[in-house]
Amino acid sequence: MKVEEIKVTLPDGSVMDFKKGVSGEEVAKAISERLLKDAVAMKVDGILKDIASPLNEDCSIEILTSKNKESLEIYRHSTAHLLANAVKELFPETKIAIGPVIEDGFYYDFDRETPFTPEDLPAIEQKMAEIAKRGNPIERQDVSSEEAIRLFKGEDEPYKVELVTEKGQGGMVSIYKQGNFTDFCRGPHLSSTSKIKEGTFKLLSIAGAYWKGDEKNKMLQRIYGTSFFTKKELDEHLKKLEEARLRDHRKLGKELDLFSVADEIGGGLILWHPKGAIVRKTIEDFWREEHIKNGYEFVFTPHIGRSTLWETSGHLDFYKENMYPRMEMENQTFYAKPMNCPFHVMIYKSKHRSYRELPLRWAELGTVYRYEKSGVLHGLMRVRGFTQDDAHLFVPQDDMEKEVVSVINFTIHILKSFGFTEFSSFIATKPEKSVGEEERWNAATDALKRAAESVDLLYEMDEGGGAFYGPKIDIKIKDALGRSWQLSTVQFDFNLPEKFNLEYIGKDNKPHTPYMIHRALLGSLERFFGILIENFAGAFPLWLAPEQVRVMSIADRHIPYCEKLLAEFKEKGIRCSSDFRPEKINYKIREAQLEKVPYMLISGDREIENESVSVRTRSGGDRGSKKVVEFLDEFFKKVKSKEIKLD
RNA sequence: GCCGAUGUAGCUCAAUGGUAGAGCAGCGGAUUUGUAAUCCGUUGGUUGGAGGUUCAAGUCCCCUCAUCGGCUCCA
Repeated sequence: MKVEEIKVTLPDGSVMDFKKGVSGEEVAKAISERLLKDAVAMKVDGILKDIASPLNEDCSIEILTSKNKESLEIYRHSTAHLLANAVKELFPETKIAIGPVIEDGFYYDFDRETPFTPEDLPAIEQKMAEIAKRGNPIERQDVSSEEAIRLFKGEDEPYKVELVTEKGQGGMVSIYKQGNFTDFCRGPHLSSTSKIKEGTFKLLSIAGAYWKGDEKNKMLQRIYGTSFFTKKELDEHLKKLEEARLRDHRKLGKELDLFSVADEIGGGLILWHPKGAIVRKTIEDFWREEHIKNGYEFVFTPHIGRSTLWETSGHLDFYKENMYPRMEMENQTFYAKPMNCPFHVMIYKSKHRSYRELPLRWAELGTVYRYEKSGVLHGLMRVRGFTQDDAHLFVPQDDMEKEVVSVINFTIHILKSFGFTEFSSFIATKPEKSVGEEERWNAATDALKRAAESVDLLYEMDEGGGAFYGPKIDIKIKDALGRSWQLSTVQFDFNLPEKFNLEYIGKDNKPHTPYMIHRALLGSLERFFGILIENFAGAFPLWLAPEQVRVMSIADRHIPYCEKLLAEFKEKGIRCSSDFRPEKINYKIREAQLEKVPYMLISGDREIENESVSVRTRSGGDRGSKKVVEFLDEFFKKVKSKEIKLD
């Protein structure tokens, strides 16, 4: 009997002959023992497969090792299965739900009467290591949905039964077995549990999570973890998490005396302390100057408005669950504003408008209040009262795209000024609760896409994530730790102008309806401040630092000279303070350093003699003596250029 | 809102059901100092709040509030 042969093409173009049904492992082995050892999975004609899968026809294959970017996901996915395997061995009564790979690791959801505790994690990790060592092969089986359902019913795994029923749709599904643990999974997976090396995975936290992410469903227990091919990478990752923890704006906010929240006032309501407030003022001043340069005007509007306003705007229909409850007064009903737009619209409506005035660009640092569920509040990042750096642009319909482009450019210019250089974006489309016809939504969404493309801004689609009145483009930045934050939002609105019957008289002497753009560049000042704190780890760039310079005396006899400097600096608008206490200079330096003051100016006998200051920067240490005029020159240069680094 | 954890001095943390403590900060004093902590003394608490069990509660139970990790949601 003749053995059928197949031709296998490798990534370098070479072709090898194998018997039909050869496994990926055998192919890897034929190339090199080393490759077999390193093999994670393979791609057959571009499709990810287990390394043990048979090859039944001519194909091109690529053996994936830890160097390929898909491999880490496979490794983590197998680690997630290992986690579930360990949990089932330790706590057999547990029902397993779902365990996907996420950005920095994986999780697995479990249903168990007794919740897991943090103390359980080391025990589970240990069990995982034990199972890994057993080296059970991880085997894929393709079975019918019915068979899989029968199997999981037999194992009393209702969540798996539900998943197979949904995803299998009666066809074939794949299951993976390792030892006596079976999971429903698309794969691919590592070939053996022994491929997961001890010390390369870590369980991180426990949390509640709704089954299928729906708050109507039962809450399950989620265990988060992560894994890497090497212990070194895992350690680096854990170090990064630790670094993020150290930069936590809530911790730094307290340490640097920037802001606080008080029980007596309520969660999510921020108190800006003087040091935080001066940073905010600096941001606001810059923001205002740039807006003037870019053709904006400023408006101010109240914090509350009558219910009729919110009825017309649609907020009471579409946004009520986020609004603070009504206030009754003299038979009138008021609401605290969750958005500024209706107020700006009313300014527009205060008189007749001509096409000659358009586009009108009105900006306001408008403080809004939104009800947020207590569980979501988070430092400055998620609050109940916040100030948006808001603006509304009233634009002739034909000019919308052009205006959106210029808003996006403006946004990027502003964000760059704060040291952010990496951007990406989401274009969010029509949500379920929304107003306006499908066609206009689509046209507006397309306009946003074209605008993003014209400024080379990468975007992903966020289906159903738009505001109720129109689609939007949200711009995200990457911070110093590589984390993404959403800041800016540019929203297309063809609905509010209609609801409020906005119009302008065109060239043709006829009324036309303008469109609106809602936009916020920094998002909210609270969140932006939080992001800045974390990005700079509390060490604000010179132009933003609450205290830019601290003048320190060596001994009491130097105080008069220091006071003269202080007065001169203050006069020149430098945010500066003094430390004239009879303490050792080391003590004063340590304190200023911990407070992250950019410049420490030390003066003693030597400095008095030649009209100089000894300059120390928080990042560069002792910079030696400089003439006062030289220092001032350097100082103002750095402030003006908004330099991030001091030396 | 939901699941879990936590809540002790301004901050960071101790205290088998048996008299609430330390370091730092603060305050008082001494020290006059050259690039990340000088020394001595000292104030400070309805243990988040309200109830209960007990001879006795920071500790055990119930309720409540806040915070933290997530889920859902979001600037």
